[in-house]
Amino acid sequence: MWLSEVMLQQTTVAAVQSYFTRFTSRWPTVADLAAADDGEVMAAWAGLGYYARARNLLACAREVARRGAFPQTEAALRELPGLGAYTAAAVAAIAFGARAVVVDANVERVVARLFAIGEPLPGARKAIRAAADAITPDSGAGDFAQAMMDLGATVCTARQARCLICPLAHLCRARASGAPEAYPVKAARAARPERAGRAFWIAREGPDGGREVWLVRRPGRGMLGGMRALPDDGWSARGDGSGAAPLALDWQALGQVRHGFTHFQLALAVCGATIGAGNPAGEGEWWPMDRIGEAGLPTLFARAALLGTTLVTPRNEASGENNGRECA
DNA sequence: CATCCGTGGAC
DNA sequence: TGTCCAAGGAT
Repeated sequence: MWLSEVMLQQTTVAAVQSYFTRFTSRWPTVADLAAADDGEVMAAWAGLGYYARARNLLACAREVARRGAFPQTEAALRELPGLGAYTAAAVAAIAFGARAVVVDANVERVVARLFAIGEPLPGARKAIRAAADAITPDSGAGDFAQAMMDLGATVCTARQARCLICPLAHLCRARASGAPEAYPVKAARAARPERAGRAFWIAREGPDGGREVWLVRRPGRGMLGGMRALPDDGWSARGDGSGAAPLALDWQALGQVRHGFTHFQLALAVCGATIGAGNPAGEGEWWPMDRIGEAGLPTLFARAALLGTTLVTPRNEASGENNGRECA
């Protein structure tokens, strides 16, 4: 319940399913998860996004293991890492039968429509919560919450209100207004700025003769924090792609990956080179290319790695018109 | 309260 | 194709 709620934060059921199965079979209990290796958990989360959730999941599992059990009140749950207002209320109501006001994006939308709350988000949150509180029953709050979320997920969706099959249509003021999809009102969002950066595919022939690539681990906070990655020029902090390469090599342009994040669009140039002996500066590890899929790279770097595998020989034949330009 | 944090699917 | 969207949380 706790694991599924965390995975489902801002993430669709379809995206979560296989991850949920994998996590529960590999770490069946909270104690198993608490004892897990950080890197293995982060790798298992790779591709699901919002990686702070995985870091908080581990911290939460360890806190719960230390206590011996989950706390059972909403307020105490709220203190656990990764459990905010929504998740604490959902777990308290659904798992522990408490009366809690559960407000996720579905409930927010359904309530805004039921009461035709015209104030734009996020300012309307207070009024929406008050309205949700007013209609939450004293017993069965968990079932009520799930019913509201199901209604929002399957009937009263963002793009289509489907009032003809809605059991609450006769109560709904937004429907009475004739334009239910106009609710909730949202403030206009700013355009996503464009950022550029470079990532570096450093290859070598490993001790066993197989090809290997140099991978690093990103810092524990910030963009893709705690995840294994290709070395890069610091685009996540600088954003201008003008940072230096990790070392001087005969870099070749392998292509570009465009990737949309929540608040900016990234154009990542992928530069490749082979290294004869020694290691690049800094912390990292040589990873066998034929097992790159098991490295637990977040999607951005998994896509960059796809380009990296096109770097075949120490020096591609001269045809490459990009040689030595983008990646010099 | 605003900003930061991923990703893939729907339209 | 670009835009919007999803069972939010931390700072």
